[in-house]
Amino acid sequence: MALEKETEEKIFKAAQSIFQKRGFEGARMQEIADEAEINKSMLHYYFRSKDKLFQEVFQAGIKKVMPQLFGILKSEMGLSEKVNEIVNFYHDMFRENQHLPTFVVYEMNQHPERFKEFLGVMNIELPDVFREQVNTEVSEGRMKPISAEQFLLNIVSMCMMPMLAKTMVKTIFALDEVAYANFLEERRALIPEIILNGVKPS
Amino acid sequence: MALEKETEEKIFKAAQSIFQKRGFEGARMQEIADEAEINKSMLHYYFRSKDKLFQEVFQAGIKKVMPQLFGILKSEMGLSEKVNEIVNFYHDMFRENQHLPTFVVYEMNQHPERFKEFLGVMNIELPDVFREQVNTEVSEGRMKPISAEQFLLNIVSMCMMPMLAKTMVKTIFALDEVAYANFLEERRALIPEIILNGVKPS
DNA sequence: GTCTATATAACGATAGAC
DNA sequence: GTCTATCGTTATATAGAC
Repeated sequence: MALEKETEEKIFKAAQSIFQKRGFEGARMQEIADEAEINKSMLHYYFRSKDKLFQEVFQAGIKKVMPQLFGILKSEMGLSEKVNEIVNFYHDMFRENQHLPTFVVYEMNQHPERFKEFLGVMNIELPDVFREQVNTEVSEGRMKPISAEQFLLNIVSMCMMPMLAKTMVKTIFALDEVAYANFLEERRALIPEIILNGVKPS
Repeated sequence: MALEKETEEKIFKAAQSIFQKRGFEGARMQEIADEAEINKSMLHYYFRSKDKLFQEVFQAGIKKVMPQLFGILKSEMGLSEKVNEIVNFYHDMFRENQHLPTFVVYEMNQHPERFKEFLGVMNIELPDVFREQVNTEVSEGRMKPISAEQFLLNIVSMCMMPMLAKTMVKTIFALDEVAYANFLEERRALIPEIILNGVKPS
């Protein structure tokens, strides 16, 4: 029946919202049920347990980020173009899903095993194309010596940190919601410039 | 009595360990008591409630970071020296207290009000000295146009992100505990170079 | 499939003896 | 101050009627 899938999906969407906002420990099955406008026992009918429901939300969260990121890294683009794409990807993703980055990063630390075994299923490892791209730039003297790992981490750090530390940024810099959004938008152009200029040989 | 203070301190240290590792929602009063090797009811005797105990741990966490960071920003050093000091500060702090960055950043998002009112008590706002320092460098053409806020956030992002996303970094880059520690150490020199080179006029 | 009612366990917190 | 025992509540989860 169509209604079954609809119900299951309503629950899942609600679970995403609550888990991402409150974390596994902070989330309440009742709150998920309320959000889905559905009876609490339905959660168990469709997903058996809080743990299983969380697992699916967690994995969906990773699937929403990693494949796209690694898609860019594996692509045929030039290095500076990739930097731009990654920065735009993170900022677009965050606009639609404010709590996703915090959720994924935090819950990974809380349940490293879950993440590790899931990464085996997908095949997530630093693409050779990207690694060679960085190495070539370095060996041909167009970039200062840096590993592909450090280079990628720099980009990701500059993008994600202000999202993870939203409250901190807003509070210390005295930004309201709009000013914060503008502040982030400013970084779409700023980050690639710093990242690329930062490794330029002097 | 000396024993009172000792007991209170044992509880507090245990609470720091557990809260920082598990978060407020994930922490259990029983686990704190076990860690302190003390009876559970003692927690309430000394700190009344889980909430009050958490509050103190949370505020102590902020006090451990912010004053030192803002101390550097307010100091007489030159800008590039400040960058170095900040980077070293974060890396030293993390060596001693692995879970502190995650804890502070995450719980800030979960309880923005608590943080906001506490920041009023301390006076945490971006020091004028630092702001003018950045503005001067920019207006005199030694740095590309950038606000003091974005400049500072770049440094903090590069330092904290790999600490917050420890599991993610370790897993995707296939690093064991030692390799991860070395990877972080590498960044002590790397980050200031990127940050400063990144804003150098071309 | 969906509801109500309830089982079962865990948690924070307190009372009261010592 | 420190302990044992227990209260009151809330959480996940299930049983059973419809």
